[in-house]
Amino acid sequence: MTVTDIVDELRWRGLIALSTDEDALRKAFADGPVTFYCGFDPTAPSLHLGNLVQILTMRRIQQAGNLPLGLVGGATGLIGDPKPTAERVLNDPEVVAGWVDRLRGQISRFLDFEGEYAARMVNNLDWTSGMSAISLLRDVGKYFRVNNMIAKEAVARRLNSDAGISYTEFSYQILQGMDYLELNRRYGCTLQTGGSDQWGNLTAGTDLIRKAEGKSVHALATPLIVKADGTKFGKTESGTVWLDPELTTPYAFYQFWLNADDRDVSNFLRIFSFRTREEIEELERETAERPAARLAQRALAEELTTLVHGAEQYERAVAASKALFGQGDLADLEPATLAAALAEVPKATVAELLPIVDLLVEAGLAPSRSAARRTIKEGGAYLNNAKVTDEEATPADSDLLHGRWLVLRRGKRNLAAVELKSN
RNA sequence: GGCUGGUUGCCCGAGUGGCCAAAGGGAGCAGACUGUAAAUCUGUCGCGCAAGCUACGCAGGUUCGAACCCUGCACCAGCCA
Repeated sequence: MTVTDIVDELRWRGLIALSTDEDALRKAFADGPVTFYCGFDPTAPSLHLGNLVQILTMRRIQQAGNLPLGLVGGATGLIGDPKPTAERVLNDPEVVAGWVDRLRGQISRFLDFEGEYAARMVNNLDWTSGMSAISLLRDVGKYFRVNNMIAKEAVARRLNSDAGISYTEFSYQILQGMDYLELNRRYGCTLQTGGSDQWGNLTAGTDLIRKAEGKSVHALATPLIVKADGTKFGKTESGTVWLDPELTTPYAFYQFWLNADDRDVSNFLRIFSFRTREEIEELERETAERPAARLAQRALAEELTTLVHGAEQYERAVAASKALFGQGDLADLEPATLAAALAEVPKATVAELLPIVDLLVEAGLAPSRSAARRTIKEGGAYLNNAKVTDEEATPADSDLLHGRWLVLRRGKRNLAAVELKSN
């Protein structure tokens, strides 16, 4: 990839929803390495798939020969970016500090800290914690016009809502604007990227730099990812897909991509994959011809699971998926293979063999015993891949795989393991 | 602070004394069809094997009987100050 085509590349991938002067940005890229930044606020112990779009966009821009600054919002995380619907609950400073450390580690994995275009991690608490209220109001506040501030969509929506907005959250754009100014002064940063919902905050920074420094800098916003079925991207039935393997297992992460809707998979490839345009177009063509083969889903699942969790975890996820969804008899699996596969799915430990109804509840596959019975009645419950027909059934010792495991399934793809622990 | 209207199951929403575990829609779940996809169709959708229990903002009351009537409280919205 040459230095000059990164804007075209991002466009083709559908990663540019909004930008400041695009021609000027092209020229900046052409003229040499651009120092750019993208910020992540610590609002949870881990980043999620939505954040991954931003991280990977940074990675692309770095690979095109530019210098990334990964910003973790140690300060902005204490204030809270205004959500459209309601005021945020403030988190304790110690909690936020802990999350800052975790996010820094997560982001770092996707950037290159060596060589000519080495990345750097920064924390906006570094330049705000020592700042006085007077300095904030005199040195920075003078550059912000309230008329403009209340016109920003995030603020305007809240002003027009019953929830209203606190002065705390109203001030958020000032802090984010200051970040850009500070990074411009310290490192010559001239581009900020972010999600399109951040557009107001991105322009707060470009406006501030224009006024304070007399310089024109750039901002680039990626679009909100929309799925064909209208549901929010990055969520499954069990909730948000996190990048932290403790919060979302690599197996679940792999399954998320494997289960992508045919209609979405092309967009996902463009947004998330680092394959070349030719490779992606080939995959799109093959998927259109033979959707049943799900080549694109497999390719996506492989690439992203490997990128986020490593090759070893990817292999495990594949092996587990094959074992659990395979046609073969589960009893034929090697104990090690079975144990590894079952480690990827929810597990319940029991001291004795309970009726299937209870096991379904214990394993989290049914919310209540009534629901579990219903599932059996409907023919949706499986024990070791065999349909359960008797509501009152209790597994026998002979059903135990390798003397201690049972594999329960509800519907086509909800699996759980039950381990018998006899004392 | 005052007045008015409202608060029903995951969400929306009907229900104004027994026929209400509560219409209808959406979401969810399962089945059929498939490809661990989508669409479609079918079933299901408080807890309980059942008897029954718990539920219509909260607490009391009236009544043989209350989601429905009365009282108080809380919260939400609109209008007025």
